[in-house]
Amino acid sequence: MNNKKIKLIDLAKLAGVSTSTVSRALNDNPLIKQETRDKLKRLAKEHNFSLNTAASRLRTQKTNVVAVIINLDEQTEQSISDPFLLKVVSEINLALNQQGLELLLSNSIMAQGDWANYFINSRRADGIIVVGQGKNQTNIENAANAGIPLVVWGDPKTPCNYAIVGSDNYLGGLQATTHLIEHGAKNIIFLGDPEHGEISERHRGYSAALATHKLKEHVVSIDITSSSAYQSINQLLREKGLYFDAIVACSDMVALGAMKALKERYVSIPNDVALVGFDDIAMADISHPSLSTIRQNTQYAATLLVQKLMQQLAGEKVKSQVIDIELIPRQSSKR
Amino acid sequence: MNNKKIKLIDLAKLAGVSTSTVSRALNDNPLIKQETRDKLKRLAKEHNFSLNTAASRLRTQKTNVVAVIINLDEQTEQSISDPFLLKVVSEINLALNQQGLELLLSNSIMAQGDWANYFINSRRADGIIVVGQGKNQTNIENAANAGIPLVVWGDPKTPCNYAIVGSDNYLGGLQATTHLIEHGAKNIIFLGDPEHGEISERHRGYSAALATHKLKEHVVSIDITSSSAYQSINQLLREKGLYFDAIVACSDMVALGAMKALKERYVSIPNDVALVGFDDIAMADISHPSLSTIRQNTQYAATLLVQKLMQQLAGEKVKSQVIDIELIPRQSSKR
DNA sequence: GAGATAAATGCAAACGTTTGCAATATTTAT
DNA sequence: ATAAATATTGCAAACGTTTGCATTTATCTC
Repeated sequence: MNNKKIKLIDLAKLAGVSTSTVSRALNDNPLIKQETRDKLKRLAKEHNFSLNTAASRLRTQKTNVVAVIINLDEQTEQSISDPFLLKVVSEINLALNQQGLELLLSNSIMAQGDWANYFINSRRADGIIVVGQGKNQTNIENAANAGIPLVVWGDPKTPCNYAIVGSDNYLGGLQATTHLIEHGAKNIIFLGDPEHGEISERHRGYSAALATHKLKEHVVSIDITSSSAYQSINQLLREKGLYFDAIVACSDMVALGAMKALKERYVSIPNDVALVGFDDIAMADISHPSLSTIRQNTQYAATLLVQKLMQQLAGEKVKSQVIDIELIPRQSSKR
Repeated sequence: MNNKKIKLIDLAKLAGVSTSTVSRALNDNPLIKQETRDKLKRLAKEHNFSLNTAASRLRTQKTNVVAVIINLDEQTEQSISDPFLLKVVSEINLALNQQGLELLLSNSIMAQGDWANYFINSRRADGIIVVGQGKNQTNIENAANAGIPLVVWGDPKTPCNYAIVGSDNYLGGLQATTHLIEHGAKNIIFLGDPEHGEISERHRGYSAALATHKLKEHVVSIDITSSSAYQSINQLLREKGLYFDAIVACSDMVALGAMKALKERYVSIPNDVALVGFDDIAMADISHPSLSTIRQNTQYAATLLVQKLMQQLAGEKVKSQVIDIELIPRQSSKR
């Protein structure tokens, strides 16, 4: 096992050329003769050479790193372990790696507020992908105003001065609700917090569908967690009885929490209460009855986020983009 | 908005001192008078100064970054979106941040094989945390042999020359199985692949429990995914009928997949078939009936992983460590 | 109050790349 | 064969910190 880390200059000496030549050769610079390039690359491989990224980054002012910030509300209990968010992150990871970029993962502990400074000025990363808008967008706005490359996963219809990629939440809410109405639902609960970025759009879609069919709204505002869904549905059944026949949940986890409460009280799904979730996490298909839901195309979203970020890195302006959603009808809404 | 990035030397000029003084002041070096330190720190904050980490890393040869590698088998379908693995990663993220370390997330696309070179020699990170042993440990071994700081989340009883932190899988398998036996189970299926690192220990525990009670083994070897669990239980019921009265699943996702197959065929849980999973992911509590399981203390594991890595960074030798598991009895095993 | 010790600061080199420009080698045109 | 053009390589400065050592300033001792 070699004890010493080999450097560019060592390779140069071995090959009898200058460091400039080695550097250019390894970067496939056409200034260098093809033959020399090949020889040097082979030599580098033989000696297990790898560039010192610190030096390289210092010199080039580029890192090839993207910071991904999981941006949760302070107030909510929505955990950093939320399966959907983590799925998005892992898709982003894949998309970044395919472009030769690396992913620096952050929650909000570090970089209290001043993202532009913490990540970009410090040369930790070239750009930022924010996952989730949170209730308060000032952090994002500040970073965007500082002119740094930044894209956000969230509700793309939010008016703002940065680019947001996200599902058509309005249409999702609309389709989910319409689907339930078409299957005979009359009293449909919207389960989720209409104040919250993406969810408020879903709620608007819900409202629109109800209005079209002249039905009444029933909003139950809860934290976006399965346990608060479970608790609130439990409480509802206890205090008000079964006054509803369907639920539009703001996420699959919320839907599953509601489902548990219903099943425990022997409310039949979908016959007594039909359900539609949002996200299409793995559990939606595995639950029994399986959960109808609005699928978000996270894979496409991730590639889009990365693509837009790279465009910004190249100096282009980019705009928000809406991604199609898809209603996945399963057992929980079939009657 | 300032257009120019401010540097150490700019601060120095503003304060009328040398860069050495500013550098030391910001690093709280006692060589510098307390008063000067305070003044310079205030100045730095005022001007939104942040160190250029590239330069700093180049000079100090330290990055304060830890690479986390999600190490899945190539062969398996166990997805990178596996909720349990992602939970572990997010706990590690938290633990690292609490120590002022940052997390570079990697799957196996980058750094094909040669981790020591790709992450450490290139100064991308100071150390590595590997999540999951995978079926093939040569990657890990090579990295460990190269003498780089490295810890692994896996089965701590595996004999090896690196430190592994993980649950007491043997005891977990034993307790899960014993628990089912105590509740009257006679024909208990082990659902999982006994070849796979951590799972083989769980299987050993299962075998031991059965042996104690003179019961027969029924191993159903499957991929560690809910869908393959669903399929294989379905197939089993179709072809062989209900020849078992309990299942020890190698993970919660697997257990939930099995549960779905059972429920669809109106097999009562826990009366006809009792179930115990492994991990205690959020869904275990939310499923109906709720899933009894062996809880892995991921939070403690994460802090331990980080702690052991830091000890290695400080030059100490560290050893593998077993973490206690806990049986969480829920509805799926109560009769 | 002078000399000696301690406290605080500054100087300048180094970390390992990349890159503009100068220099050399090679090819082409005449 | 020679001059001009082109292809290839090398020189040396720069990126922004940190840190051993030298230097200055403040404090103490008698």
